[in-house]
Amino acid sequence: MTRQDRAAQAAPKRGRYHHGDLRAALIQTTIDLIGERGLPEFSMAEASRRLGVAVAAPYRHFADRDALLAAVAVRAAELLGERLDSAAASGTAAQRLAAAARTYVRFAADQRSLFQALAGSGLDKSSYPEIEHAARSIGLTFLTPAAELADGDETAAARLTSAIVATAHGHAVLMLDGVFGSGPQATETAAEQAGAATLALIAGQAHLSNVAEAVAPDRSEEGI
Amino acid sequence: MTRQDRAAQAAPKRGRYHHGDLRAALIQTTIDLIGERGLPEFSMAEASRRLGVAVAAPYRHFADRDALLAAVAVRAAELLGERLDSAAASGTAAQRLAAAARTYVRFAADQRSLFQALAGSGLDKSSYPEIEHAARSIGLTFLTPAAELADGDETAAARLTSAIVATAHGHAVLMLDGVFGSGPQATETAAEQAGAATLALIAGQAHLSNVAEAVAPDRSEEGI
DNA sequence: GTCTATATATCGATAGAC
DNA sequence: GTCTATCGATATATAGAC
Repeated sequence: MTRQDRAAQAAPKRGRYHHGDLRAALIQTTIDLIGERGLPEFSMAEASRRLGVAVAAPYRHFADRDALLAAVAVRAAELLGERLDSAAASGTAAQRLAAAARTYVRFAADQRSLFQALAGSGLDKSSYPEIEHAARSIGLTFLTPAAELADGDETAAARLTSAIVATAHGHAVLMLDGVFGSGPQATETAAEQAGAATLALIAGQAHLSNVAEAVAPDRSEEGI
Repeated sequence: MTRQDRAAQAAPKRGRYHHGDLRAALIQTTIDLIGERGLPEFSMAEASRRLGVAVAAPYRHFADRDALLAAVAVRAAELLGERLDSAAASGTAAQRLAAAARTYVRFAADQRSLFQALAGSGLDKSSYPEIEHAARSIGLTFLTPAAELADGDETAAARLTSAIVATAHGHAVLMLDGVFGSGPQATETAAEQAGAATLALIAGQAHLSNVAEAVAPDRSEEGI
């Protein structure tokens, strides 16, 4: 036998990875590593090491580091979409929206790595249309109940949707940044507040229509 | 003369930096580099090169890369604070809050590098209390008018403040991510919508109080 | 306070064997 | 599809001269 005795069959050498779906394993390991060290520190080399494959192996499955991160982002969008759909499955339109907002924030806490890959990776989404596509259903989960509340006005429905999504997103991001404190209590505070803010936005929905008027004419002189 | 002829006095060698306030120059150059290449790609080495100093020089002023980024974040918090104060200087409480929300979003667009250093650097703020301190006045700019609207209820004022800040922040972040489109039009759309959403939150303020009730008793069974 | 020089590390990505 | 080997680049950070 050669130096390494082929090293696979008889002695699987501790975590050696030599079979199955390397692509899927890379995605999962990437999620783990982002959780442990943060997205910026994630590297292809470390993922390879952890899986016991050569540093060249991942390049059979992903063109580069960004492509791997994009695959993680797609997975994140899918999972978040599923959770939102479950959360917004029943109740009045307002209840469904509030539940979706709470779920959005909890997802960010629970699946921090996935959420960061989706929202904090700085990937140019126009370069990765798969992400946009996967994210589309997220918007729809909010849009459907919003349309009920907007009384047939599509523009109003779109505005309500994007205000609610932005609000949920803001709560999620600030929570991850520690603004609501730390620990599970912080998550619940942020989630409940996002839900309550959603109800408040719905109640004050009429104010959202003023956006059009404000944006309409040219107003290049506005100063700071 | 030695090999380089001391190289400074007579021939300032193109952008050579040999005087003045290197600390301040580093902060400015960092802002420039973040704008050009993005925060993750920023490096001390490149900042040094651009200033024409040795790579070791910055370490006289900043312990490490994070410390330099923290200094940029402090500058960002100061500048944002000033802008918010100007924007929220007059009008009714609701008008001041809406103006602050719009200004928050515009700042993120206008001063993208600073905003990213403040909000997207992933620096542990508890390690850099200077940032938290500098950020404090941002919260106050929102809190003061919110307190007027909350009719003496401090808890309600705090909730309204944090809902509005989270909403403004969410609009800013999503705008930078391209969700509102691209170009100056996207900024205005996001800013105006953040302002309108602020007014909607104020109008629906009563719903924010339900947070307390919702969080109060143990409710570990909620499912996904 | 800045420079030169360097130690140390790590990474992304590719070529070519098997 | 995976491995070995490696190139080339870049980074952070320190030591010691000036």
